[in-house]
Amino acid sequence: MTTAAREERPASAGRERLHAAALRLFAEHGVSGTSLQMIADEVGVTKAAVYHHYKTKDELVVGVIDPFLDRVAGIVERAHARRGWRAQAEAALSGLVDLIVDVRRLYVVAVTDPVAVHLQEQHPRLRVVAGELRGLLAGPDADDERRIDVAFFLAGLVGPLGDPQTFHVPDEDLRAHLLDLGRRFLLGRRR
Amino acid sequence: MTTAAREERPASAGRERLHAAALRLFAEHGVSGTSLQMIADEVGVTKAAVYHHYKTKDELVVGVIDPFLDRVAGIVERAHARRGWRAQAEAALSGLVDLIVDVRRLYVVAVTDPVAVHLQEQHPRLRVVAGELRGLLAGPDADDERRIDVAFFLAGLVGPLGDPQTFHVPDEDLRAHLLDLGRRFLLGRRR
DNA sequence: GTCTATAATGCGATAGAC
DNA sequence: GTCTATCGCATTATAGAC
Repeated sequence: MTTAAREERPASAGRERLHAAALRLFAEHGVSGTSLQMIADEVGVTKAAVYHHYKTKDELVVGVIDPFLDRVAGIVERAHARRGWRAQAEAALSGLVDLIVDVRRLYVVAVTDPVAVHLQEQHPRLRVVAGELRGLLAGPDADDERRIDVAFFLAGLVGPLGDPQTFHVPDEDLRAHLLDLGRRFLLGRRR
Repeated sequence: MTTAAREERPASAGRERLHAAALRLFAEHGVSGTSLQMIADEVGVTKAAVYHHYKTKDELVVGVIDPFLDRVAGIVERAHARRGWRAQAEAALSGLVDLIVDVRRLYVVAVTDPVAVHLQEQHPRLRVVAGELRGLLAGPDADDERRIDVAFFLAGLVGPLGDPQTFHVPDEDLRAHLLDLGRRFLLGRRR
């Protein structure tokens, strides 16, 4: 299966604006702290209009996060196509850095928000993708310490993304620095 | 002023149980996703009993987080007493690692939860402490890249704490590894 | 300190017109 | 696709008895 995981949604222009508004609010107030009324106001419509796009709030959250996870799945797929764990890890790392710099807030919400995390635990595919990504970065024979390093790295990426102190850094600079940081931290000469 | 910042609360046994229950739920569902009813049920009392301890939900959240911030303030204070930024950074780092391994979930909530973050932004003292800690770790003449590293490090600490994959690691092992990791990453020491 | 009871508000979600 | 209007329910918070 070489095709990208799935593309269920036509992603109409209206839906895109809905996703963007919801994500902005999710990042600032959290998913639980964001009501459908707030989202509707941000878009400039009523709650009922939002419900035309998604039957429940949970489905809206999934709709916001899903495109991100599709891209993560694509990264994992391309990394698996490489040969040797080092080349795989390098591909996973650079793909991941490219992605999160591109979507910034989406990564923060998907990784840290409790509601988003719980929803991902329910959908088995999404859990599998995250597990494979960790496996690619950790390498074939990872022990507890190595797993701590990977968990540390993936969580650390949200720091520069969420912090307003470093939010002004241009995409290119941030991408270059995070990639270098990841190489040193995860791919550097080890034992 | 060498005394610890403040100790307003007598911290009665009842309050301690309230804090522990609230923190457990905050970590799992987020602050917004945790109702006072859930907290009351967890403790085994009614909502009204909770309201006897705190007038509002926000005050309860502050009550849970405040002891943590007092300890961070203490770390900053002791680090400032050292001479030379390297000794200061070392003191701040080791103090911080000790603290977060001790309180684990509290660090995750205080750093990542939107409600907790917003509440800290309102109380100026708490913002100052966090800023000073970052300054201690970043060093005297920090540029954007160095600030990214510090933001990365502080955010990265939540990874091993929140991840169930690495949650079973004993305190001593986790503390030793995070301290070593921090020294390598921020202080540039070889193992 | 804890309880019952309740007020006031906002929430997610639905029905049906346009 | 968007609207108005509404239902049922959970929420924060308060009042007052024990």
